[in-house]
Amino acid sequence: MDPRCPARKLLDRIGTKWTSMVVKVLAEEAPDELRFAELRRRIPGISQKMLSVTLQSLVRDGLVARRVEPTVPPAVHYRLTELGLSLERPLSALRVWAETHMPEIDRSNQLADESPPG
Amino acid sequence: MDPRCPARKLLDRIGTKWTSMVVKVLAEEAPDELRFAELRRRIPGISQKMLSVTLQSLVRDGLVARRVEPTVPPAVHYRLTELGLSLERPLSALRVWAETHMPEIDRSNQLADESPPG
DNA sequence: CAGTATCCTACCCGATACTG
DNA sequence: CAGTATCGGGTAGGATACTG
Repeated sequence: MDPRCPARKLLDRIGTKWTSMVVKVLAEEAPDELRFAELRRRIPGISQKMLSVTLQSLVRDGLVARRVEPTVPPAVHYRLTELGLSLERPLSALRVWAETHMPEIDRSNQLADESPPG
Repeated sequence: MDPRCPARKLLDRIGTKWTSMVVKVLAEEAPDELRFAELRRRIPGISQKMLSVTLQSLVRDGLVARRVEPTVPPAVHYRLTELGLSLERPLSALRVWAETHMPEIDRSNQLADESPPG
């Protein structure tokens, strides 16, 4: 709807529920790889389906690389690409901000809950 | 669902369709204020309703301050708070990344559209 | 001018079951 | 092991009309 704003497009992607978490977990392990089940274990609460669609979208965007070992059963490995790694930098800055300032945001919301009804 | 991850919570907020755009426009004007209609003019495509709910959520989070001049008709002014300004820093880093790298992401998607069906 | 109120649709995401 | 298929609830967000 505003194709001229790259930031909007980017947030459409990394703003989905699990994407930033998947990138974070892969970044912590980078440049090593993680298998599907390992990722799942490290992301509490994610379903098989959501991990699958999230990874597909990241692969499609070129942020994550997928490597299949043609064994049986198959072993599939995921890692951040160079592009994914470069995204991790500004993303981790945002994480630091969140860890520092979310308490303030929470407090602001509590104030809003208490005062305006009265 | 994962209340322990502040980054998730933050992205839930700034990941909504118009939030980052509103913050950006307010940041460009900071420390000056903008009125409701001025904001609307500077954000092509946003509806009155979505600007309203987006601003309410930002005010509630303590990222934006709202000031009403009790004239008739009323004049309402918005500006970023200190907290909002501090968020603008990592956010603008993400914008720079987006402007630099969205073309790569787009190209990656085009490749995905062309090759895998064939 | 700066909002609400209402209706409506698309789609995100979770739960569950099935497969090579 | 690493997925896909299907169903359904909740909600983000657009269109439109109304108000102090």
